[in-house]
Amino acid sequence: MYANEFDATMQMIRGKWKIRLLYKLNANSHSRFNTLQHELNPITHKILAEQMNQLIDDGLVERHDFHEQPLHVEYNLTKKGQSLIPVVDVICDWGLANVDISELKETLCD
Amino acid sequence: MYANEFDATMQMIRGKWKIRLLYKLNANSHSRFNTLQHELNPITHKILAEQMNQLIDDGLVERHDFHEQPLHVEYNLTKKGQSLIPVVDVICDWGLANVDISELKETLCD
DNA sequence: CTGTATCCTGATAGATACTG
DNA sequence: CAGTATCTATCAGGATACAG
Repeated sequence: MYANEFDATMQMIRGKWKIRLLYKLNANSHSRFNTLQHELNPITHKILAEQMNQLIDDGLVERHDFHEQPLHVEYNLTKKGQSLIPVVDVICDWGLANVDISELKETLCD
Repeated sequence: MYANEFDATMQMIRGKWKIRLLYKLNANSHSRFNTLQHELNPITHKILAEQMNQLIDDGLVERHDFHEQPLHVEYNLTKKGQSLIPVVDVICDWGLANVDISELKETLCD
């Protein structure tokens, strides 16, 4: 149960690494766990799994297990997850327009 | 120093009551402290002051002290604060379109 | 009426170790 | 390669009291 529609959306994107995760998954489909962990350095193994599970629970990401040895699992955005990207873009655009770049460690949207 | 432009924007709107505050201030200019506290029931006195100060520090809200007795202070959105409203609307719209209404205690946008 | 200070609690994230 | 479990650190939110 969420307080309202804004809160519901915020819950899904709030995590410290979730937006970078969503952008990575949007840019590269069929992403794998280890690849993502290296790309999102210095994210912790446990935190990546945790935030990924939340994205899956929220229906933004789907997990595909190939049942191979060695283990092979891929992650992709769902339609719902894809529909969230433009929303995130709007937030980023406002940030770029209203925050001093020197206050940012890095930029997400180029 | 923010991690990136998304994080910078999120920091400004993340607070539990900030969006309701922004919407109230957008709907009613010249809002006063006690009025807002009653409208945002059951927000705590301290929390309202805290979140309001953050909005002021971030340049989204301006404080106008009339230097009267009894005390008279009014709050308004700045231009920057007004420019954030459409961004918040986008987030709410996505929420309304993608979250089951029965999962929401209330809706912000009617 | 409009604030600030203290103390407490729950959620989030990180370090680290363990599992199939 | 892809996870889970435990423990700890930090911080946002809230209850309450005090102040100009």
